[in-house]
This record gives sequence, C-alpha cells and structure tokens, in this order.
Amino acid sequence: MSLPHAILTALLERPSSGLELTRRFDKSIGYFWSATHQQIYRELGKLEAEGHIRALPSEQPTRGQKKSYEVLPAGRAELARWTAASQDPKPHRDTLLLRLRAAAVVGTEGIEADLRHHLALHRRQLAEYEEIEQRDFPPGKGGPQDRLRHLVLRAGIDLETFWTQWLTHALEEFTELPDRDPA
Amino acid sequence: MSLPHAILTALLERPSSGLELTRRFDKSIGYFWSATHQQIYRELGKLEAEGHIRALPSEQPTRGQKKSYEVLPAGRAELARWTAASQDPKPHRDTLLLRLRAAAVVGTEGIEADLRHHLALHRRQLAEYEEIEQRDFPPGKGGPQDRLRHLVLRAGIDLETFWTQWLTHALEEFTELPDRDPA
DNA sequence: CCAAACATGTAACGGGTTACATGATTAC
DNA sequence: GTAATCATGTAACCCGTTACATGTTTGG
Repeated sequence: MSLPHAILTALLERPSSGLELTRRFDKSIGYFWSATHQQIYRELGKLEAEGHIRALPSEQPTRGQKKSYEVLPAGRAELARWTAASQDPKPHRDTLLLRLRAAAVVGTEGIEADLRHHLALHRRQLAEYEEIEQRDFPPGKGGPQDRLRHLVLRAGIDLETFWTQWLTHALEEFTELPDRDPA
Repeated sequence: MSLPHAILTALLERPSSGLELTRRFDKSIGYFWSATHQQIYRELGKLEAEGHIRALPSEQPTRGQKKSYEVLPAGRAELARWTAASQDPKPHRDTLLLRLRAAAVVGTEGIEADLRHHLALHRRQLAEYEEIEQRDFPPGKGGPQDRLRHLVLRAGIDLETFWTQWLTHALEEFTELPDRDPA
C-alpha cells in the first residue's frame, strides 16, 4: 500500500495531471517506486473518491482533456500518518540471483551475457545519479529538506555502486570457471 | 514469472513436499525470493498439471497427507530455458526511501525510530549470512557449483553491509538535523 | 483535412497477501 | 479423547502488467 502515498508526495511537491505524474515517476520518484500511467489513473480515481485529492476546478473533466489534481488536507494527514507509522521491510526478490542459483543446477548457459547487460545498465544508472548529485547537491549548503533528499539519492548511488562492483566480481569468477561453455 | 522456477530449482536440489518447500523458502532461497505456503501449493498444482513435476508415487494424495514432488525432464528443460534467457531487471521498490521523501514534505515524525529498527534487522541478517559463509564456504575449496552459490551469498552479505552502513549514516544525519522533534 | 502526439482512460490477467478451512498425526 | 501440531488446501482482495480504446490538440 505505497503507491497512493507516493502519488500524494508527488502532488504535494507540485500539483500535476496524470501524465505529468507518469513522467515524474519515470524520473526522480520512479528511482525507488515505479508506476505506469494505468496504475496512476486508477489510483488518482480512488484518491479523489476518498476525498484525499481533488481536481483543480479550472478545467472541465472530459476524456482527452488535461486534468490536474491537488492534495486536500485529509490527503496530507493520511500521508503524514503513513509516513510516521512503522513498517516491516518487505522481503526483496531478485531474479538475477535466483537465476544464478538455478544455473548452479542446470548450467550457466547465457548467464554471462546477461551479467554484462546488467553491469552496463547499473553503470549507466550510477552515472545518472552522480550527475544529479553534482547538479542538485553542491557541497556545503542546503536546508534540512535538501539533506533528506540527498540522503535518498546517496542510497541510490551506493546501491548502484554495490551492484557494479558485485557484477564485476561475478564476471571475473565466471571467466575463471573451468567448465563453462563445454563446446 | 519466477516463482515456478524457484520451486523447480529447489526441487532439483532436493525433492520435497509443500511444507518442506515452504520451510526452505523461509531460509536459503527465500533470502532473495520469498513465498508463502499458499503460493507454493498453488504453484505446485500448476507445475504438476503442466507435466513439469510429479508427486512421488509412494504416498496416496488425500488432504492432510504429506505429498512429495520431484522434477520431470520437461521441468528441468523449462528451468534451463528460463535460466539461459535474458531478462531486463525489474525496477526496485523501496518503502523506506519513499517514506524519507515523504518525510521531507510532511515531517520526520517516527522515521528515526524506524531507521533504528531497520538497522537492527539488517545487522541481524548480515550476521546470519556471515555465519553461513564461515560454515559452508571455508576458504580455498569447492567446485564450480559452490563458487556460484558463494557468489550469491556474497551478494547478500554486501547488500546487508550496504544497508547497515547507509542506515548508520542516515541516523547520524538525523541526530544533526536542526528542527527534529520540536517539543 | 489528416496524421502524429498528447492525454485519459477500460479490460483482462496474473501474482502476492491475508484469512480461513479441513484432514491427519502426535503428545499428553 | 482431546488439544496441539503438521500438512494441504480454498477464497477473496489488491496491486502490477499488458493490451487496447477513445478523445483532443497541434503541425503540415
């Protein structure tokens, strides 16, 4: 139950239409909570029905017409409640690690190429994060809000750093593996 | 579409009943692919219907009676096919990071306690992984299969190390934050 | 006018989660 | 014999995914 709260956060940062939200989820928020436009429209409908947000009255709501939303006090209260409440971390699922485990049983065919593919993607993401850090968080300034946001970005950078290092190490192991590609 | 392949892998490592699988998912495999017993029974039914696994003939299948499964050649082939196929990494979702972003807007009430909670959990998980490493992967021995499994465990260890470090850093930032707990 | 891009949706499906149901075995 | 535990399942709900549908604005 996090998507509505992700949307509330985004709308508090700036009132937006469904498609604008989708675009913002493709960038900053989507780095740790992705969503498609179908999910977002569905959720906007629910949030409006619950009285947590409302459409800006300026535009009339016909299909194909842009419709922007803003957060109502009830929505802000719900977000504050959710943010303050303790939550157990969800177990994480990782297909690549699962495939490695499977490969230990049925063979490593095809894995090495995919490790390289993942490595390239993580390297690119890391570069993107570091660019954002240099642009948005110059050293030695920024209020408490900036420090929180920087902390989140830092997690992204460190995570991508971990993956690039681990994948590099994994590829080294692979090239040393005696019986790969028994052609 | 990974749960069936997780089950196939587990069953290839050792034929098991539904509840035994559930227990193994609570341990080793569940470290990167968790599943409840309901999911597992549902999936075992599908896999059997597709001819990928079969119930060991020894036991008759009444409710409440233990029923063990083994992988058929078709199941092994399917697992090999899935393992070799390239897959794009799924976007990851992290509630804690989302909450931090929300906290930048609606306040940090309650977050610090939860950071401590998460830190404790990640520290415990890290200790568990390191115990497993010392027990199962003594330095300087092991075949190719062991090296793959060690690689996977290594990812777990490094991930938990990252989280403990990041959470420690985050808590330091929090105690320096000027306007927290304005009592 | 027509095509492309913009913008908002609907429908169907599958997997994950939670709550509950039921039969068999074991311990007291 | 009955309570606890083991073991297998059913049912309902929500969320994420994919494919598709429909209307509007803009550019040529």
